[in-house]
Amino acid sequence: MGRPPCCDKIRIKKGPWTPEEDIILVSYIQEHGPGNWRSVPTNTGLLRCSKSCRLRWTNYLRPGIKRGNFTPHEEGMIIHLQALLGNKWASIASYLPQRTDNDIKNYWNTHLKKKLNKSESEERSISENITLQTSATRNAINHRSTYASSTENISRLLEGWMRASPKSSTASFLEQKVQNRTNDLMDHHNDESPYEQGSWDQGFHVHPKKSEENVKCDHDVQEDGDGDGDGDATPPLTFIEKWLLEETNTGGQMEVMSPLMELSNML
DNA sequence: AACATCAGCAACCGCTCCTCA
DNA sequence: ATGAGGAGCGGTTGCTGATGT
Repeated sequence: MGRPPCCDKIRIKKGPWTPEEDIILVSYIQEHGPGNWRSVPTNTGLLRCSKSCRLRWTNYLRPGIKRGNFTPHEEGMIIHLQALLGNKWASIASYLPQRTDNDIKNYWNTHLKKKLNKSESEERSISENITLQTSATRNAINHRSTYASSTENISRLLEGWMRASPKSSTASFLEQKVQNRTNDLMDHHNDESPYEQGSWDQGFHVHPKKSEENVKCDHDVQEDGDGDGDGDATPPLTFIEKWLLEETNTGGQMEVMSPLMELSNML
């Protein structure tokens, strides 16, 4: 006996999400928090599969997502984490909390794979690559400033939608509600980074389980003070860790190191 | 200007993993 | 211990806009 489908496929809508659907989903998640995806289509009236709702949230609507324009530092991290972990996009994404696994996967498939193939064909060594990327990173400025917060995303979404389309009944119902929510979020967002505090619940995490690990790891580091953890048990720094450490020293990427050290301990 | 091709990305599919009764 | 159901992940597809002819 095969598994039943995750949802009733008969009335399921597929294809691109409309702004109206986005707003319904965002509004619902703001009320109830992410999770329990199976109940989302039922409770919202969205004619979407639960998986589709989850995907839309994690890849597009979730707060704190940075879109487009991968920095040289991010690019370098992806390249080397891919070399270290393979195509474990979710794991790689856990080191780049502003990026989704889907984004990273797409970026890898469309840009980096070609780049690396080209690079290999020119018989350049990986270490040479790193040197180049590192120097490029030194010139990169304040990578945090470039990301568009999701509240901004939602705000833009709302603006675009209000301009572009006549109000449906649902839209009219939600407009005020979501706008109020967005304003609240904007106020809150100005006070603190979601990655530092996690304001409106766990929705800031791409991968809750992995994020919990990371949070734990970060916490451990904080408790350790100097961040060297178990000391004797820590193996020598790998090539990539050294590189990241260098990046840390030059670019303030400490949040990257602690999960990586945990990974190193596991390997 | 019209058509063909390419590149990028959002979204889907199917499988695996995890949780819980 | 086991099986069902939900969630997560990675591979792939297909749509759309950009670019070339």
